[in-house]
Amino acid sequence: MSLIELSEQELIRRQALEELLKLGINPYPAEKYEVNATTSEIIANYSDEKKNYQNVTIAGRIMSRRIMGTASFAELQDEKGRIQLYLNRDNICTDEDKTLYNIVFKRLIDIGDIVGVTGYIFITKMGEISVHVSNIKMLSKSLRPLPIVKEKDGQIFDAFTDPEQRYRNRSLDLIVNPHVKETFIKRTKVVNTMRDYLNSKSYIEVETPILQPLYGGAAARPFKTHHNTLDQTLYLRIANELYLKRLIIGGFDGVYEFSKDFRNEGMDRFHNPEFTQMELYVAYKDYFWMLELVEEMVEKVALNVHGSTQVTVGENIIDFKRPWKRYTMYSAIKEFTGIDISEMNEEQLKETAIKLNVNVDITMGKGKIIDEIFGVHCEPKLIQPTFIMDYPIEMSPLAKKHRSVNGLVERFEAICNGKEICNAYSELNDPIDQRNRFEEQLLLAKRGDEEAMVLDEEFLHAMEYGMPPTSGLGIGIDRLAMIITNSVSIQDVLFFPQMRPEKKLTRDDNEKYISIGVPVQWIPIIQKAGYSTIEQVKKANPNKLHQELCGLNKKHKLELQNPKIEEVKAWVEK
RNA sequence: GAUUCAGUAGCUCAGUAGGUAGAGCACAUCCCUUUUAAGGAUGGGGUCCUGGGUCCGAAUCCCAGCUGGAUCACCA
Repeated sequence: MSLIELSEQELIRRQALEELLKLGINPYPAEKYEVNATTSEIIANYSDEKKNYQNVTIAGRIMSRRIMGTASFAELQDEKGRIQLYLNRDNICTDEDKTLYNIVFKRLIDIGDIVGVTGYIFITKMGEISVHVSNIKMLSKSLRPLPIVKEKDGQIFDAFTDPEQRYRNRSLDLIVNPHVKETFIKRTKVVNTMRDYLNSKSYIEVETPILQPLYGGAAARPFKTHHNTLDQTLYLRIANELYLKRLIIGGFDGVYEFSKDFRNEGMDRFHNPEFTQMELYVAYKDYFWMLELVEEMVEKVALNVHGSTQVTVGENIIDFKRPWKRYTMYSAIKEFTGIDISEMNEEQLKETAIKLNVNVDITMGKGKIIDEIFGVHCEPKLIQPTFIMDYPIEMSPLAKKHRSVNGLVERFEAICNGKEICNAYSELNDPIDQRNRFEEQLLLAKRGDEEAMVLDEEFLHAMEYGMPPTSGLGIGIDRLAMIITNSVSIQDVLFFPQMRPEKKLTRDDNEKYISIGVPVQWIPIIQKAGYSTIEQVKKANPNKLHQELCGLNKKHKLELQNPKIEEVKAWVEK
């Protein structure tokens, strides 16, 4: 990178780095720096009477500085929080040489630098617990200025809020926005709670392929890729259902996987192309049993993260306390639209959908129409956790036929805050029925349903050896994390949400500039002036370009010999 | 994909009947021994997203594009 491209503040920091080196201070030391406390534990446990924490060593990032002559205050932020530092010249520099304070601390250490300090804890006249620093050590020099976010009584000043910058530059977001870290810690707690719960039941955590020759287990469009050695098309998984069931067939009685799945579909505040699901399969169980497991597990998640079954989400308070409300799909539609669709055929359903302002098209089968009606008229109204049970058979090709009602399957979803958070079945284990259901999907695909499932011969082959009756569950971790952390967007619970690539300025190589006669040392200056390709140079007014170059030379004190106007003309005309 | 709003200093944001680009924080210099979003004073810093057009003159008006937000559609 050419120095001319840097902002003034970045240049000043690089100069500080040079000066540190000249003073024999390594701005990036290799050796470990042993801390013996964190900011939050000091603030929680320090007591003026006990006079504890009289020899602490902590490390972190300098977040603010207030220099008052020979005494200074700074704020140090570590993983757990912030604490004020008090630095006094003569405490840091016990002999005649005051360089460490006057030069190193006051001039060469910037906001954003990572330092280690040793000292004792005391309380200032203003009543703030602070570290009286006796030793300060540079651990890592920061070359870019941080956005300065200040806070007083919960009011935030100059918050760093631009979503694009926050998502693209998550490290910075985490540094200056402490609540962001909290969200991700909660997300991890959600996952850990579920994992502990499942492990306590002795289910086995497994891993299954992400690259799959056939994609299956859900209705969605996949990402497609290619394996060179095999010369074969592979898909990124849209679900892991079929592989997990093959493990059940193989004799594991309880398996689960936290899995990244990939769907090549729209992106918005509820959808990211890659997302996380937890899928669980347990042999010799049915969907009633699974429903109670979900209630218990999610209630535990809320309790572990919030210490309560109640979670504030937007304007609602959602209560995960068991038992949750239950509807069948038909009874839910009846409740919210007043229409009983349970006996209708496809024609009647279509008419009903149109009457209810639900979009239907030619590709939709009976199940899909019902799903649409439910999606429009019921789902958004279900704020408290609610189970919807017994789905039409057409939209559930992997679920077992209902034990008592024709045309339905044993399936439930849990809806919360107007969104699906999980999906579960009594799994279909009749290989002949399974083959028929796949064939019905093929017919849907022929009608134009892009999400219809593909027939998976290997899966059927495995099932033909005999699969125990099994209940299966998929639970959307991102969606659950959004609710638990009160986040409005999935991007707020993913560290690095998918973004469009930033458009890079196209810039010609040095060779091209040299080919029109530009001396190497002038190339970055021409680019700085805005001529990033020789195409642009050729279009330039040579007088203007000449003036701009001389101006930049002077302004940045580059001390280059200015080119003659004839030379600049020659570049432009070449 | 559609509609709509936005893009100005490192950060948060003002600004315009078209007429020399502003503030706070940050940064620099000087002063200052316990300050509390902010100690005092002075100062430097800009491709006003990009490219066209209108105009004597565009950050401002028009057109196109890029990026992002919001809403809607598909999907978990």
